[in-house]
Amino acid sequence: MAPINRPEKARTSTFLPAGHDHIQCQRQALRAAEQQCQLDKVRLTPLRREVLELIWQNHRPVKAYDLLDRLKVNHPGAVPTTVYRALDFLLEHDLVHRLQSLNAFIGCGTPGDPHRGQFLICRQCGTVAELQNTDLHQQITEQAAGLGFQVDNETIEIFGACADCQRT
Amino acid sequence: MAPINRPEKARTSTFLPAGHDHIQCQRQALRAAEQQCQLDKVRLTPLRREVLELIWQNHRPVKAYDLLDRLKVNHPGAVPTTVYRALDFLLEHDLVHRLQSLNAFIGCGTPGDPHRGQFLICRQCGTVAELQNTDLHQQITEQAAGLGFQVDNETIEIFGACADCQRT
DNA sequence: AAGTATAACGTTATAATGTTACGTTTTTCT
DNA sequence: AGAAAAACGTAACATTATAACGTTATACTT
Ligand SMILES: [Zn+2]
Ligand SMILES: [Zn+2]
Ligand SMILES: [Zn+2]
Ligand SMILES: [Zn+2]
Repeated sequence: MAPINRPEKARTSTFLPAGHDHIQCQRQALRAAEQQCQLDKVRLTPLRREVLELIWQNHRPVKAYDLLDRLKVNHPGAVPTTVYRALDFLLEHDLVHRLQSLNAFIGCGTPGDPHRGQFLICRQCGTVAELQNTDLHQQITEQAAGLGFQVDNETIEIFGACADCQRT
Repeated sequence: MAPINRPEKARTSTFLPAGHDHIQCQRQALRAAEQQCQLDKVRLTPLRREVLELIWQNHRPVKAYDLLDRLKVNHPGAVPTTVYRALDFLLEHDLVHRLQSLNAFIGCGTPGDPHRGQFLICRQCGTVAELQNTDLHQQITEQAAGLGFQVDNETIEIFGACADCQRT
C-alpha cells in the first residue's frame, strides 16, 4: 500500500506553521517584496527595506516606536517621521498591514494581491495569522450592498487564543 | 384591494433610518442604558450619563477629546481622565462601542445583548451603522476553530459609501 | 446612626502615538 | 547638464491615552 503523501501546498494557512523555518520565511518575504516593487516600479530603498526586515523578524505585530528603537541601532538619527514614512510606503504597496486594534504593524504574506487582511490575533503569545477568506469578504460586501452601502475597505481583527496557548 | 401595509418593524437595520426622529432615538437610548444599568446593578452616574448623552447626539463616531470639549461646557474642570473613565465604564457595560480604526466611540443600539459590533462607516458623511450579522460571526468562529483558534472578541469595521453619499 | 469598605471622582503629570512644515539630498527624466 | 520629482533630514507640534495619588460620595455592616 502506498504511503499517503499529503502535499504541503494543500494546507491552507494554519495559525502557526508548525516547525517553521523563519529565517527562510523572512528571506522569502523580502524577496517577494523586492519583486513586487519592481513590478509596481516603485523603490524599496535601503531604509524601507530595513524597516520591512525588522517587521518580518517575527510573526508578531510591531509598534511604530519599537520599530524606531530597533531602527536606531543601524540608523542613529532615525526619528518618528523616518519610521512613519517607511510604514506609509509599505502600507500603500500592501507589503505590510496595520492592525487597528493594536496600533501595530505586521508583514503581509501575500503582497501583489490587493486586499485588506483578516487577522487572528492570540492575546497570550501575540502571534498573528492572516486569513484570506473570500466567502467572508463576499458575505460582508453583499450584506452591505443590501443596505445600499458600497464597501471599499474592511478591517477584521479577531482576538482569542491560539491552539498552543489553549493548552496552557 | 387592500393597500399593502408593510409593518415598519419588519425592516432590519437600514443604514440610516430614513426620516428618523433622533431626539426620540437619543432619549430611548438613554432610557435603555438606565434600565440596563439597573439590571446589572451598576451606577450610571450623572457624569457617565452626560457623556453617554453627548455620544448619542448623533450617529457619528465621537473622539474622546471632542467629547471632552463638549463636556467642559457643563462641567468645567473636566480633563482627559474624566472622559476616559466614563468611556471605560460605558464600554465595559456595552453601552458604547469603540471604533478602532477611528479612535472614536459610538453609542450601542442594543445594550444588554453582549456583542462586539460590526460596523459600516461612511467615509464621506461619517455616519455609522451597527450590524448584528450572526452568520458572519458564526462563519468567523468556525473558520478560526478550524485553525485551532478560540475566538473571544472580534473587530469588524467596514468603510465605504452609504446610499445617500453615493448619489453625490 | 456611626463606622468601614468600596466606588467614583479630582488633580497633576506624563507616556504613547502620529503629523506638519520646510529644507536638503538623491534619483529620474528630458 | 538641467529640470522635476521622490526620498530623506530635522524640528516642532498635535493627538490619544494612562499612571499615581489624594479626596469625596455611596453602599454596607454593625
Ligand atoms: Zn515565519
Ligand atoms: Zn498564542
Ligand atoms: Zn438616532
Ligand atoms: Zn454617507
